[in-house]
Amino acid sequence: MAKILPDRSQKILEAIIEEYIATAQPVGSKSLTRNHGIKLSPASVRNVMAELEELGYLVSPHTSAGRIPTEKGYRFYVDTLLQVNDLNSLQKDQIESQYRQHGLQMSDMLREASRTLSTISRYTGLVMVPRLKVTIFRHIEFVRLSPRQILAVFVTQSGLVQNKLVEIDEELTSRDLEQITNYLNHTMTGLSIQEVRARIVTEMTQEKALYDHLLRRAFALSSAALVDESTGDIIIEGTSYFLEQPEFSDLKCMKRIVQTFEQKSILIDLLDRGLDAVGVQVIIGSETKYSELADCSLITAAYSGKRGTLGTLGIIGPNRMPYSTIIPIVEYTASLISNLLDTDND
Amino acid sequence: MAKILPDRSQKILEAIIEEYIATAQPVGSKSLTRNHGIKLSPASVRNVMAELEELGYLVSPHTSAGRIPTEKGYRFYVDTLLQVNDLNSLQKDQIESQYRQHGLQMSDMLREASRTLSTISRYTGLVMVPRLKVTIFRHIEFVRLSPRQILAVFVTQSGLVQNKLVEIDEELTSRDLEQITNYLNHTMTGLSIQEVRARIVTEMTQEKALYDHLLRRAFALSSAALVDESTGDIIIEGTSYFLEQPEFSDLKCMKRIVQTFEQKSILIDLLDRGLDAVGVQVIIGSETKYSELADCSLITAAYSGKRGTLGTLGIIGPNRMPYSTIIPIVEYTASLISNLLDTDND
DNA sequence: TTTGGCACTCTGCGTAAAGGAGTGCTAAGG
DNA sequence: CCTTAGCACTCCTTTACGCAGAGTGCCAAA
Repeated sequence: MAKILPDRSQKILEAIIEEYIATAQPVGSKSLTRNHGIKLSPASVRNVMAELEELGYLVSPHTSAGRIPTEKGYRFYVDTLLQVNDLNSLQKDQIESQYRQHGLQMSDMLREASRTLSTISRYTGLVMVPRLKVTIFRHIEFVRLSPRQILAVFVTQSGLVQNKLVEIDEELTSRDLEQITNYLNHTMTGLSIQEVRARIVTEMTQEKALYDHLLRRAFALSSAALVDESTGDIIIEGTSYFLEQPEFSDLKCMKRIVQTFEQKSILIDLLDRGLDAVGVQVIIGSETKYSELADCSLITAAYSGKRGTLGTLGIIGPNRMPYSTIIPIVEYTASLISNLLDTDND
Repeated sequence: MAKILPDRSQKILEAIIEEYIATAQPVGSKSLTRNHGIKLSPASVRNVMAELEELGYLVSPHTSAGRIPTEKGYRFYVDTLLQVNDLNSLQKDQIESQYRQHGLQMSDMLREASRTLSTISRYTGLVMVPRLKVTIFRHIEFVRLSPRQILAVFVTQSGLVQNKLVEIDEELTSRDLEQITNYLNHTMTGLSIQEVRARIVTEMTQEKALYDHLLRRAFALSSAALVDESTGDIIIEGTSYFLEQPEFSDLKCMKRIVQTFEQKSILIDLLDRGLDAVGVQVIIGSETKYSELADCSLITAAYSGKRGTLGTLGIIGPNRMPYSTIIPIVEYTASLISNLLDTDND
């Protein structure tokens, strides 16, 4: 499959892709020889280009235009040609400084991450909020809003506050609630939500629970409160950067993309894919499997807390993206967030 | 100032504005006489149009185009010509049905309101989240994230959860925190945050507090937790509808507007203006005082809970908006939300 | 006061022509 | 055998021009 290209062809392909990334214009043989230190005549370059087109790495929009990379071209570029430069300390500092504010809690931090990704890259920043099930139980509180409605407020180890409205069949007194709260906070702190749920299930079947009415209701309430029925949430920042990409100057197509963003579900799915991966993931165009995003690429990386992966973050932009500069930005941001979550509260 | 126009001129102005709202095209004298039941010759209409232009209600983009309304024209239309049709029960039901889901807590409801405003109107929906200071104290909880960091989680009467990270100078034990929490929850429930703050200030100066170390710290912590330093927050839905407005087909100008949305602060300011007003407010173009929004209009209304105004909601779109259909939508949504907040939890 | 008529203006659109960038092919050269 | 210069060809883009259409302003007549 991944047939190795002759060295020269690779060099030319690389030059074409980088030129196209920089200019958004089809790249011709002449301009290549001028600007990219290629010591060949335009005619030779043309031969190679024809060959690369044959192999599917390039296309020309019409007979007498230059070439532009195909998805396969970008994929090859990302997989084998690209060498990512590390960030210099100035850039690192620029990113890091955004998190140095005081009183930044986790939700602020995630929003800040999305915003920083966006402003630094000049593309659209994406940060997935950790799913309930991967977070670690720190504290739960039940607030009775009406006799049958209880608001469960739940704080994770890293300081993320989530809440859920639970409807109950049978009224609970303030005293009952207090006891349930105390019980949960004393037995469950430090466990992951998955563990908490497992614990609840086993305890529910144990003798004690069968006879203790209150305990039974405690379990019912808390398992209802900890069901993760949400489809996930993401923080999107910098949609406006899309509007400056020449490839989306068509309003029709632009609108489809912005709508996709607003809907969120597709982006959630795409970020989900990066959850189990290590390092930076690149999803190019149709690899997203969504026709709405056929001209968009994502660069994502997972971030983690003390106890494993919490979520993913990244940026989305047109296929024609400066991968070499974006990838380290995403990578560094993910590791930074991971560090902050690891060391923050212990 | 508001010189009364002759009846006939008003009719023609109204027809022009409505035609322009419908078509986004400059309106000519001929097409007016054709479609709007105006029993005059084009020539007479032209005379009136020239007069209206003289008075500043209309402009023509160039010599041989039709006329389009100026801001002054829209303002006159909204203030004196416009008659808002009430919603029929079908439309009301369509809006109402969005809130009939179970397990909808306040934050979901506000998001839903923004989304519904947007989809029904086909413009961009805006909902301001109630400021901390206007909400009513229901429950507070302090979760210690690290020795010096305390996450204050705060539930309002209507079930809105807000939280804030407080840095403290002196460590507090779990027991201390528990006592403080109990104290606050017992004495403050049902008061507005402003009242709570006032109460804290007076009690702090009273004898008891001077000698009780814990109490003093309780006050310090809770007043820090209840300071409303946030600039407010709004929920924006349906930005993509902007992309289908012909007046914003220029990407440059489009981008400025979307950026303004992302920044939020300007929209917050504009929604703030409607806080003390009764009924529906219309802000047209430069009345916003922001050049970025010179071609945008807002239609807003305040919503309230049991104890007075909580926030505002509305929609934003181009100046050329079908005010007669949007105004009742905003009005009805605001009253619906107010009702839901009034009767929901008592 | 209203209206028909008329000359005028400006936009928008389609066609045509010129210019330019790039290609593919061929044949000569190292 | 690979490389390169030359050349004809293609197709897009820009510019120019003319023309139709819509609308205006003004004047004179009803």
